[in-house]
Amino acid sequence: MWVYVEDLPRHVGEKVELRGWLANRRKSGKLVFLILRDGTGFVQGVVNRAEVDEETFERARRLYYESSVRVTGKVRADSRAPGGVELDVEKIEVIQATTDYPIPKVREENIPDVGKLLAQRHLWIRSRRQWAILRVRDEVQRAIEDFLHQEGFLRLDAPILTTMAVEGTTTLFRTDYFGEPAYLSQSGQLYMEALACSHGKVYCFGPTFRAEKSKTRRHLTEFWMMEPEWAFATLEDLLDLIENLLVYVVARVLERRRRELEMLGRDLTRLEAVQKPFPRITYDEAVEILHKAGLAFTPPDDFGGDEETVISQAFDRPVMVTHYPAEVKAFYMKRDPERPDRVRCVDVLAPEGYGEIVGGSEREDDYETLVQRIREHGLPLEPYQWYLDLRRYGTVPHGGFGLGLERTVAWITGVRHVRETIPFPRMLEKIYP
RNA sequence: UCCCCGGUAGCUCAAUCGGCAGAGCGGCGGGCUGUUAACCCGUAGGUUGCAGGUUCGAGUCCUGCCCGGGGAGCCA
Repeated sequence: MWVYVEDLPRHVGEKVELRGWLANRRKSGKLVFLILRDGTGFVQGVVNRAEVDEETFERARRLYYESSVRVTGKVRADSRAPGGVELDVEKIEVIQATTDYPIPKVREENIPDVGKLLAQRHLWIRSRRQWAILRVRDEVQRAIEDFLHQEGFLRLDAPILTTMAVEGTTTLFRTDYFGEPAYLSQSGQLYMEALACSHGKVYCFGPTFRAEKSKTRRHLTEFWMMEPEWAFATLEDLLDLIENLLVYVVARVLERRRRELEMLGRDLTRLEAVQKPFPRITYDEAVEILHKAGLAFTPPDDFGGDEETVISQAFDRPVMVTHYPAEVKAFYMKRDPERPDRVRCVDVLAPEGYGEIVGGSEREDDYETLVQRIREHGLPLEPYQWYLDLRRYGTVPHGGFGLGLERTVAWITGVRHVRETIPFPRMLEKIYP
């Protein structure tokens, strides 16, 4: 009977078949230990020379890692096993015998450098570390969707091919749409604003593309963003939603992917600290923190990586920074009536220097003001006509935010670089495999 | 686009002042009945990124190029 590794504890004493790959092999005289993985987990199979025929024992002795196999044996509870169970192997069927796997089986002291691993990303994802990271990614994604549906949001995705910029024209990937120029989406937000006027609470979750010439551990040219948009929401409503969302997501990962976090060596106490309330500070207060830390920072300016790190390290949980100067933020953000040089926006900075994981705002809902902002930002009015319609026909106050999936996963897993948090990262001048 | 670091065995790295190119891991062969990225013995494995230059002699010094990494600018 075919059983997955994660289900083995329910089959102790039974004879089962595992289908998977050899992750490692250790030999000890008349015993061979086969570490098998099948996608759901890892388990050690024990091949005892005294209990199998000579051919099976020889096959086990010579089996090279990353060979694909079907292994039959009896499940045995064993306190020595990390997962609590082992398999007493009776039969090994080799589907394909690998003989020269490109990624070496190595110890901690000589892991290949990251350039070589990235060139083998299609195989690298089989390693324990990458396996654990991507399982956390899946859980983060699911937790976000579960939470938003509980809150009454509908997932209605935005198009990828568009005709206009959301975040600035220099970072658009241009493509050809039947002879007309088109761009890969930088954000689904404008479309979500339209959908919010149809369904009230909506979100999209998909890839976004930014042709930024950035070579840092926080940047990808293709990354996944989750963007809720909420009709009649104020900045304060958004702050509450973000706070509840992040607390929920972290708790879910701690509950369902604790083993993976431990495999990654994550300090779980840092995640357990992620509880309400999150600190809420203004841009001005953030600047004070920078000045107290001795940084030479002159507002109005946006925070760079160094600034974000210093601000976030002042707190043990995500910090929400609001009311940025209007000139450093996007055209669609609504000015604060009490301070017209400030916008009613929020950036959420993850702890431990992981940088901005959420950015959001109330949206400008007045037709004339919005037209003026588009002009001020040097953007063409024509492609935005449908967007302006939203302010012509029943405009309402509303707002939303975008959460960057890869940065969030990097923070939760403790992985330094976002390139490990997506299956196939796209970075500056890197698109293979 | 700019700055910094690097490229030596399949992988990670040594190689003193410019003087015989080495080790660990991995592979292969052997040993070991409880290993947890095992251990022990043996063994094979090299166009020192590429091209040129200096020198009696270059992995080492010089020039150019290629590739990789880190950072900045930029950027939700």
